[in-house]
Amino acid sequence: MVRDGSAAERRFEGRLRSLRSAGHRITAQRRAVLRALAMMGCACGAEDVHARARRIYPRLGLVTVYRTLAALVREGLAQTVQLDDGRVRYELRDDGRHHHHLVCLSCGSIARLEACALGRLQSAGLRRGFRVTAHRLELFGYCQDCQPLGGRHEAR
Amino acid sequence: MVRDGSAAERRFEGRLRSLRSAGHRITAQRRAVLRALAMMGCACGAEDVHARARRIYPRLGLVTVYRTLAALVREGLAQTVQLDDGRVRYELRDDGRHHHHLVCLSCGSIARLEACALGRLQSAGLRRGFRVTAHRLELFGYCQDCQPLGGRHEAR
DNA sequence: AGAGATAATGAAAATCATTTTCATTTGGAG
DNA sequence: CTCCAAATGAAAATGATTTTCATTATCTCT
Repeated sequence: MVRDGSAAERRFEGRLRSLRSAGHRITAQRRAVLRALAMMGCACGAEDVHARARRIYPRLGLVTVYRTLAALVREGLAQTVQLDDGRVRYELRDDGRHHHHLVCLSCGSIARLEACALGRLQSAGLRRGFRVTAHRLELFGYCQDCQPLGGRHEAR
Repeated sequence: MVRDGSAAERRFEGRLRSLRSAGHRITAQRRAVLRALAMMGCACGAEDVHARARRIYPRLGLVTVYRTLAALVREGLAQTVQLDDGRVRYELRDDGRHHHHLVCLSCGSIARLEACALGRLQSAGLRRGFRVTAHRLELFGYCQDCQPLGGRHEAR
């Protein structure tokens, strides 16, 4: 975790630097939130980040987590993911590597999907005079482990 | 509005029939919500539906709107749309005609995009052992009227 | 290194969308 | 026409997120 030469550590320091140069102060709380976010694989809610980050900085308040996450998003270091439960999830952006999510309707797991074939849709938008600058795609279904279960699924 | 032969009116009656045959009772409140939803072009929140439906049935409570919208979604007559503000939007499904949304970051307008080129992504999901049964896609950018304005946009 | 300005923090309270509770009303099967 | 379960509305509850405000701590300037 505190290995100084690792790529992860370099990325961590880089994010701190970005925050600082954006005019934010570097506090123990923000370090904890950033580390927690880096540790958890995929998108998770503020409550989860809080629980994880508390293991690093126990006095950390949930409010600070919300504020830090908002700052990270504002500075482009993190992004939000919206699923169907009314709760916002957060994840760090790995140097702009664009990806989508595979959400299992059975077990709730969230996997990354690196492929992105949206060029066609973006030009479809352009054709109607709409300039697409960003998009958000979530795929719902059943993961490998939950395949046999099947279950109810709505087409969206 | 009360033209009996129109296609819209036939669709309206059909939806009432669907609700009834799903075991729901047809009340003046539900008629009002359904009509309101049919009138407003695209996805809008419960509060908006309430305001519109109140013009038809003034005593209508917001709680009933929420319950009716939930029932419509449960029966597959309506669907939800999630944008970035923490508010759920609803829209009727026109006979399963699949579409996505073009959300203008400047004026907030929401337009439909009928094209859907997601077959490639769905199979990408399958390759990883994930069976995709539904998806949700929202495109963000600037509509025709807001083009010159530009503005800040994050890549997602 | 020390001082000071000011941003960040935490606890509690506020907010906002949505859901639940419960007593009352009403649709529609019989 | 009767009756009962389903639907309604008002108020209260909930749950996630935000704001307020007094206190603490970072970082800039010496």
